[in-house]
Amino acid sequence: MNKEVNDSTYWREFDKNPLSHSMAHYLMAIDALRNELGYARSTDIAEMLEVSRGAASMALAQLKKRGWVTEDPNRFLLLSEDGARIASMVEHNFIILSKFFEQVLMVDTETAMGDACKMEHLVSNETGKRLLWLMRYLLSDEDLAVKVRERMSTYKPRCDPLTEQCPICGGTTECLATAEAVL
Amino acid sequence: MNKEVNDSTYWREFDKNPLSHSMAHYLMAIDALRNELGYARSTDIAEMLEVSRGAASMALAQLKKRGWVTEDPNRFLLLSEDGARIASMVEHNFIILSKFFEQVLMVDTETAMGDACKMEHLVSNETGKRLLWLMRYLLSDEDLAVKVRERMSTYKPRCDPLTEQCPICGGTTECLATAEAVL
DNA sequence: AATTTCTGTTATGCTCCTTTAACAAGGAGA
DNA sequence: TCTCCTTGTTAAAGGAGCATAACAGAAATT
Repeated sequence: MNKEVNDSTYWREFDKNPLSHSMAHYLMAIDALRNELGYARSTDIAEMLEVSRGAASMALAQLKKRGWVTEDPNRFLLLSEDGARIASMVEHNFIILSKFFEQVLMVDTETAMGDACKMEHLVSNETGKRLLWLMRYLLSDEDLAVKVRERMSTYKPRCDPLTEQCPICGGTTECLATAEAVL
Repeated sequence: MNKEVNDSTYWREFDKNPLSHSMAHYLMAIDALRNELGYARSTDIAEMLEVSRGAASMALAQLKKRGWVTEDPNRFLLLSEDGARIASMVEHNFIILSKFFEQVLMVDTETAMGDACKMEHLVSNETGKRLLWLMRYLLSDEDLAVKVRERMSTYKPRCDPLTEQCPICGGTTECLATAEAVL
């Protein structure tokens, strides 16, 4: 099961993701504060993210070192061009993912946003843009949109492998959908 | 922008995910080894995941403490019922996600698997099962499958907001798809 | 001007996950 | 039996990210 994944130590790419979850949120907080208040200071970031000022200070130092955050002459925080691009990308990923979960998969809002938030910084650029491309289609083509909505409104948490043909389960002995949550 | 996300400190749910990425892979490695060799020892896990024996030993101690891993009379590693369920769920999430990325979004295999691996343990049970439900439809209904494939084969990395109506971009000033990668 | 408050930085310590290295116990072969 | 190798555990240390607390300097209040 997932042999190739486990064999090539590929699974640790996770930690090597160029952008950590927290760093993404520091960048987005700067963006949000500048849109909201017109400026962003370290303390505002800390308050918005509900972390200590010390934590914010150290995180921002890290982001400055990476060249994603700078300061204006009055020492207010700015996103560099790269920083802004990264923030924007993650924000977009969040929007696209949460809309997909909520409006296509018809997951409840809470879950959709929780899932989107966890994954927003992990989606590759390629996958993110292609998901957007698909979403624009799924939500604009009435015919298709209706079909998909119909499909999702008949959602059954598990299927009967004896009577249904499943192109996903394929070789596996048990229907994937029967995996129950324990967590 | 994502105001509600930043405001409610909701973004830190990420760290509180019941299952860390590494723990998920330790569980899956046990499963894989038992399927492959019929047994799983600490050293085998370490080798498969390419971590030190010390790291594997401590991780497994943690997993035993949580009740997800046990030992048989010969001290070989076993997954508890809960552990097996979790491993199975993450494995399924990987399959579903990578198939979705590769066969629906038509992302290249490498990227699809990389993205899937990063997210496999973060997908909620609800979202995972609904994605499977949608996938079964997208891949089985010929009509729809063809339409979606057609859509994705005309993929353009960016769209022109002046001539195209985008139900996603909505209020944003810039088309989401124009966000360029920096990472 | 003097005092208080706010802002940002730094020191220390915690958790998680990793590493290397030291060590104990068991099994295999000479 | 006596080595030698494998296996598993533990100790020490490091990086990421967080907290708390002490501090310096700036800003605002009195």
